[in-house]
Amino acid sequence: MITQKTKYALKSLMTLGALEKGAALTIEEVSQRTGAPKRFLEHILLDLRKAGYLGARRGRAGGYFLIREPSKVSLGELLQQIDGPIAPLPCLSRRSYRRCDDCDDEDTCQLRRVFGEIFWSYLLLIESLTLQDLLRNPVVAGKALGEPGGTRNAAPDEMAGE
Amino acid sequence: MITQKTKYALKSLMTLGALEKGAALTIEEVSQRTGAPKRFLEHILLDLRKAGYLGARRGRAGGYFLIREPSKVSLGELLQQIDGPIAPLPCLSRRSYRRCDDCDDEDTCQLRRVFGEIFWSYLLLIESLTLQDLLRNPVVAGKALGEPGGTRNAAPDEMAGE
DNA sequence: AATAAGTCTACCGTTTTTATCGTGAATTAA
DNA sequence: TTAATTCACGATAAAAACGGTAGACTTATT
Repeated sequence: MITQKTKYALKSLMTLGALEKGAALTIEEVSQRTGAPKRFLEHILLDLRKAGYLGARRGRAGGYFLIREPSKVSLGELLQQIDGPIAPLPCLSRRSYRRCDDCDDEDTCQLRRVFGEIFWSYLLLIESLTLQDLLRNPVVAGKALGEPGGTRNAAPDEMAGE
Repeated sequence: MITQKTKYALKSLMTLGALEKGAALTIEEVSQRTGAPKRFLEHILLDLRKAGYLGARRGRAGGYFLIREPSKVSLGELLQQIDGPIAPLPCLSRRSYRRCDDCDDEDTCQLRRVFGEIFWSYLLLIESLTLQDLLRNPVVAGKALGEPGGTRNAAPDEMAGE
């Protein structure tokens, strides 16, 4: 599960990213459009500014605005900026590598090996997706034309699902 | 990050899965071999038994033993059995679907769409991996022969990494 | 019986999450 | 220069999740 904070952050970035160039929104406005509690959102937007995604102006006509190009902001980068390390095991994290307390030998650790593979393809995917992808209107081919089925976005039936 | 509980559970399953047929280990023994605190492990093994992975015998010479075939137990199944829902958003979970509180329209929700895609390939992967894969000795081709490099299992350099 | 196991129900301390509040600092309009 | 507006920042707090402990009980074997 992604955290509520991540959800608010992404929604905010999407909201600000959809603005015309030069425009800004106050915390209050972002709060209204995203549904995030204003006082909570303060911290989130502040973090995003400090992380270099947003710019801020104070005083009248102030507010936040996106300063990085959406197509250059990977989802992976965002997720770990917002919520910290995303590796399934501390020993698989580069930025914040930590040996597992109980691990005798990383090279033969099966958990590390298997979750390493999983993490690897996960990273590959989220690094390839960008804020742009979150902004882009989906081309809901089938749906728009009233065809049955629409786009695939549910888990396959043969899976336990979840 | 996978939880400590998951780690203990998987290690226990691996430990029990490596036993010869008919053999069993007491909680105490599993505790020693996995490093999991005994009293904590109690709960974990009990859960795994109730979930149908393990069998248990009481009294002298009792203990736990694996009753499902490792190759038939998918990692995805395990993870959600141990830690509950694994979907990034409640609205993407089949088993425990819940509408997002703040969502107006699931069909046009960009977060749902993008994370749905991510989840999709994640599921595909972890459903294809099994307990067998955790048991199998890795064929560390390079390493065993003393070649440099060994197997790839770190994130690519061009990624922010994490 | 006695002993050796698993079973079950509580409980507990710490950390993380999700906020809220008060106050200060910058900017701008009047 | 004063008031209004807006972001900045640290403190605090409630609730949930996480990791673990404890005690009493049941079942099985010797």
